[in-house]
Amino acid sequence: MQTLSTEDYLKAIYHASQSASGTVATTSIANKIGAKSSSVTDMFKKLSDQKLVKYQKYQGVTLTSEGVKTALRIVRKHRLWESFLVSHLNFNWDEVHQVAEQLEHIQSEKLTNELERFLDYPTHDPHGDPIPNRALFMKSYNKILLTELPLNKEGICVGVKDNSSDFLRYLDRRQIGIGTPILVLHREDFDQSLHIQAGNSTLMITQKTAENIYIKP
Amino acid sequence: MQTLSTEDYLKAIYHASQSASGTVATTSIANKIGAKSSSVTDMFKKLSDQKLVKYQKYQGVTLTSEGVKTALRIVRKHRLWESFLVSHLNFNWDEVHQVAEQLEHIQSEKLTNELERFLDYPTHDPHGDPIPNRALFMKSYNKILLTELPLNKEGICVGVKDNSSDFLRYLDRRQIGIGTPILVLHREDFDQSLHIQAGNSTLMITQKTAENIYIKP
DNA sequence: TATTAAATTTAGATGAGTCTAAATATTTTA
DNA sequence: TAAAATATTTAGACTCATCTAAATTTAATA
Repeated sequence: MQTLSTEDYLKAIYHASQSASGTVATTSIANKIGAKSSSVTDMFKKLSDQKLVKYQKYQGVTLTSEGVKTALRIVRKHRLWESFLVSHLNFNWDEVHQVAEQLEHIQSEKLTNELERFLDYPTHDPHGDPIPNRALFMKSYNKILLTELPLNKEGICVGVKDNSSDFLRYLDRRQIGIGTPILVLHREDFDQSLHIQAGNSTLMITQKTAENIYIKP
Repeated sequence: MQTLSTEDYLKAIYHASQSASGTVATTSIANKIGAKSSSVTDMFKKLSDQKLVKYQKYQGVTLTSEGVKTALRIVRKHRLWESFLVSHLNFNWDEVHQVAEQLEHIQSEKLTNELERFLDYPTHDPHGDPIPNRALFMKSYNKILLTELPLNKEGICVGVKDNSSDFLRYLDRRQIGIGTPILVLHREDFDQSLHIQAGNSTLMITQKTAENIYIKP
């Protein structure tokens, strides 16, 4: 059985290895977890002993297939709980992360699977991230960043890259959410800001914002 | 903020002080928690420092009012989660305890209160135990043990004293559950066993069983 | 490529919660 | 009520996850 801490590390390694090149450096995990790199080194050794990561001194880690499975089981729980909080407990999408960080550690396969059934087998969480099914398989539609959406081609917002409360509330205020149809009306060459139509309203957003919105064309 | 461990101790002290005379001995907690009494002594000191219990060497502990509140907040969460597991996630009443032991430590007032609303403000958990409301108030109906129910006076099963899986499944097999109407047809003087009518069927139960069933007359 | 900078690891310490074994206090009982 | 039994506490040690500070390796750069 994993401790709470090893689970947090595995999840962090998993997420880091998604965005980067597979192998994950000590410092990057230290930053994510909020720990010193010496602590991370210790944990890398421990996870390596448990055959959850492949670790070579000074070379970072990669998850073993068992490590990936363990990480995905946590991701699955995290995203199911987030879905539950939003769909049944009146949480807003910017409020769920912290609570789901706790709930994801609850150990009960029955609980996870029944929660999934109760939610009617959701495929995506409130931020548009795919939820691994019981077999830990998830499919994500091919999505692009809003910065890449061609002019006057309608797309639908299907996710966000930045999950911070600040960003999510910013989107709320602009009435942009998962499922909102979006059209790029004009791209400003000067600063790459965009004039877009989001739902019924037109508005201007910065490049930084557009870089954090995923679109299904 | 409490650690997981202090919460477990507070809950154990709370339950022990319910059944007994208020002050709680080191050994009784050691047994409940599954720890050595030396560890319990250490924890008593810690809780005393935090003003959650009143502790005098060799004299056991009593909860302070702050300690009671903290314990009740945990009991509240525990029983709400148990209710949720049974009412929405297809758990049987004998399966919920272990999972609720984990869920009761999740820290989010909003979560607890929304869960309560979602369940429509239940007053009792699947074992018939009262659920503290938001103000930590709970009212339990005046109940007696089945051993005390007079002959031919109908009562309703409103709870169980023994929450063990074994006992609960035993009751399942005999189709006795919360809400089941019960009538004592005959009390055997020899061994205090009872012939009862439970719902539509008549059956025999031992004194030991009867001592673990709560009845509202 | 030699030197500097950055990343990583090692060594040793800390705090929380636990344990065992010994010491002390309380309770029971003869 | 004194001796024996039981309960409780103290002292010291262990594990886990963490830290700081120093040492080492790798990467960057002049």
